[in-house]
Parts: sequence; C-alpha cells; structure tokens
Amino acid sequence: MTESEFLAGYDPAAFERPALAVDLVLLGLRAGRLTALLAERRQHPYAGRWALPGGFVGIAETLDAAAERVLREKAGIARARLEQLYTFGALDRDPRMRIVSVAYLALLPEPAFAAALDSGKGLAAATLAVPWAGEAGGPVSALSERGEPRALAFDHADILALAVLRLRGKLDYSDVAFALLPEHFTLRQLQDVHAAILGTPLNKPAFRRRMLDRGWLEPTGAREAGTAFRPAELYRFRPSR
Amino acid sequence: MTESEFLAGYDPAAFERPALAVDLVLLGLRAGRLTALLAERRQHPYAGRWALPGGFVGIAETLDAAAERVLREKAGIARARLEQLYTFGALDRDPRMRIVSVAYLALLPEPAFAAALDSGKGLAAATLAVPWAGEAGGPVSALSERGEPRALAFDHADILALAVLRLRGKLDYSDVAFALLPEHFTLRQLQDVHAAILGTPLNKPAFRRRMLDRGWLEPTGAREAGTAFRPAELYRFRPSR
DNA sequence: TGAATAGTGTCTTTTAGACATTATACC
DNA sequence: GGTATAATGTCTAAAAGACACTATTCA
Repeated sequence: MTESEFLAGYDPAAFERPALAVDLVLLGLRAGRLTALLAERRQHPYAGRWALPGGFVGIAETLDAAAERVLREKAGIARARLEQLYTFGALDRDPRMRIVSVAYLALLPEPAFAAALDSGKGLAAATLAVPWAGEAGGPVSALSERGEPRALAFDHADILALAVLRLRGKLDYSDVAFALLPEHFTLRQLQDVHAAILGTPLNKPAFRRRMLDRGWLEPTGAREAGTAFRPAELYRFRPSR
Repeated sequence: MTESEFLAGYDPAAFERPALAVDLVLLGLRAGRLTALLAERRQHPYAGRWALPGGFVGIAETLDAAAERVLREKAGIARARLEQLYTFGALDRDPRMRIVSVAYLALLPEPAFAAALDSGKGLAAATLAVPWAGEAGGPVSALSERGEPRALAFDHADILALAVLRLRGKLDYSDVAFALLPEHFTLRQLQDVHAAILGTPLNKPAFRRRMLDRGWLEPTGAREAGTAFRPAELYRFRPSR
C-alpha cells in the first residue's frame, strides 16, 4: 500500500466505505437432524423470507466481539462455540446499500438451541435438507417443522450451504461434533451427530474404534438413564493433551 | 437486524465504519521451497519491516475484484488462482486507524512468480520456514535468500501462518498443488510440491498410486527434456468431470 | 424370558509405507 | 557400460467396512 493510497483511505470522507456486518449461522440438532435458527423478515427487502441473525460491526468492536454481541442480542445466548466462516462481498447482496458481511458459524448444544427458540427473539427452527451429493455438497434447503420450505433472504442460502460444507470438512479432524452435544454423551449420540452432519449412515464398530483410538473420549463411569433397554456408557470430551 | 438498527447503519454519518482492505499472500515455489512475496515498508508504522501487498476495497468493488486489482497493481500479475483465506479484524492491527482486512491466498506458478519479482513493484521473495510441528503447525518465519529473517509488519505473520495451514489442509482433496506447477509437469515435481507444502518427505510409490488413482492426471505422451538421465513422463491436470 | 440396544470379535477389503527391482535415458 | 533417476512389483502394516455374536438392562 503506497502512502498516497493509504491517505486516501485514511480520510474517512475521501472514499465511501462499504458497511461491515456479521451474520450468524446458528446450528443445532433437532430430532437428529441438522437445524438452523432463522428470523422472518417483516420489512422490505425480502419481507416474508427468512434471514440469518446479523448486525453491523462497531468501530471499536472486533469481528468476534460483534458476532458474540449478535449471539447475545438476537438469540439470547450468552456463549457458544463461534467460528468465522467466510466473508461475503457481492455488490448487490443487499439492495439498500453496500454491505460486506463476515459470516460466523455458531454451534449450539440442545439446551442452548431450545433456549434461543424460546427467547422471544422471533427465531424459528429450520431443518436443513442436506443431501450427500458428493464432497461438493448439493443445494441446501431449509424446512419448517411441517416440511414446508423456508425461502431465504439475501445470499443467506449460500451462507448456509457453506456452513454445512465447512462443518463436514472439519468433522474428521476437529472437535466440532462435541460442540453440538451435552457435556456427557453416549457413543451412539456422537455417531448420530456425525451422521446428521454428513448426511450418510456410519458403520458402528468402525466409528467406535476411530473415536476411542483418537483419545478424545473419557469415560465418565456413569450410564444413560431412563432407557427401556441396556443403558449406554456416558463419555466426556477431553481435548487431547 | 431490526429496522432501527438498520437505519442507524444505513446513514453513513450515523456510525463510523471500519475501513475495509484486502491483503494478499502471494505464494510460489523457489528451489523447492514454499516462498512468499513481500514488500518492504518505507514509512511508519513498521518501517523497515515486511508486509503483504494490500489495498482498500472500493465501494463498488467486490472483495474478489479488489484482490485481483491488488494482484495486478502491486504484483503486475494479470491472473492467478485466488482464494479467500480469512478476515482479520483486531482493533489495533493497524495503529493508524481501524482496518478490517480480508486476506486472500494467491498461488503462483513459477513463471508468474518470477515475473512478479521482476516487475519493479518492489516485491522480494521470502522463503517460508514451516516446520511440520503436527497438524496445528508451528510459527512461520520468512527468510531472505541469505537465510536472514524478514520481520513482518502488522499481523501479517499470523496471516502467513494461516495461509500455510490452509494450503496443507486443502492439499489432499483439492487441486491447490497444480496451481503452483506449470501446465505440464512430472510426478516427481508434483510430489516435491506436496512435500514442500507439508514440510515432510513422501513415499514415492504410494504417492504415485494415490495421484494416478485420483483420476486427475492425464499423460501428455511427452517427456521431460534436458535431463542427464531417464526423462520422466509429463502429465497435465484434468479436473475430474 | 423377551425385547431392544450396547458393546465386541473377526473376517475381508482397501490403503499406505517400505524396499527392492527393472527400465530408460544420457554420457 | 556407468550412472542417475523413472517406473513398478511385492510384501507388510494399518485402517475401515461388513456382519455376526455376546452382554446388559427394563418390562
């Protein structure tokens, strides 16, 4: 960057700047399916369509802090695993003005997901239909509880699709799956999370072997309660070393 | 986003906005090592340290277009494989003002890399010392031709480190390696690219098997020239279907 | 005891690493 | 023919899928 160019950008009046926002993909599991939290738009543009919760980035606020604030203000959630996803900058993504948006992925365990739904913030659950469709992933559609499609506003369908792809990509080598589970969980629950994210069934013995060999699971000694059959052992996630 | 919040952001005078920039990690191979192109800073801040080429994002310019423009203006390269990396938004990353920067990875085959070095744009090569250090990756240091460290400006060391990690992560399932090679290349060259990115030696027969089984390689029928020994077959990258 | 799921043993298939051998070009 | 690297064959080890079998809890 040359000095003259820098000065041009240094003077806030010299060049108009894009507005900067964050959008959150809030993901959880409902009935064993990957589900997002969306807000119905009441005004133009895209009135009646469904949007990701978002907000502008303050001048003295980091991107992560803006995402945490939106999580708090728009979903009533104090904390969750947040991860930056991608930055969307198409010129016409918002018809009102130029807005560049940094998308974040927020992974919610079941209680946080339910709390956000009940928070009175106007969020609704949308099950994601994510056909396997190879590594590239197919188009993602969001469905209401009754299976009706929820049409998405802005470029938010692209953001959702990318969120699912990212989740799939990180499943094998990161701890994303545990962020969707309660602190104590069974191997079956863990397998179901993997299957829901991948959109494909998994082999039980092989899955158990892989997970236990990884060294991330610590038996709690306790067992599932309230089952009508043999209760499974409960494990805890232990970050390795 | 509520309407009042939107309006607050809608009026450009209502709230100050962060400046938005792009920074490019220009990567190529020199003498079989992963190498970046950096510009020495002449002014404060960080005078004398080395920085990634970058520039502000225009109000009517997409992020990708801004990255392409910087590639053209700051490196004299008409086109290269560009890929968005991550967006950096720490409050104090530039002491002059609040700048949020979208980092891009640009992969240059050898001729483009050499052209950028000779373009008179003031770019210098910095070999990246990237110890394997497990999946998480260690600290990345940039070295001049004589092996002296090039101290980096701003948060650009973080950006470089992330670029290398991203490259490693995508090596197995994407075509990034081919972006660093000429159109026709030998399997040995391809293996050397992989080894340079991973920072670890690779098993030859296994590597050949994997690459050929992948179905991305098409024999050209031609062979290497100018060797003092048996010339290797030349292949071409063919994106599968 | 029956039902339902947890958990494991084992066989097969696939994939990767190690190492040696053969092939081919130039000198 | 010597030399250096290309290319391949083959053995072994590790990992994953398939399938069946045993174990354990509740009703």
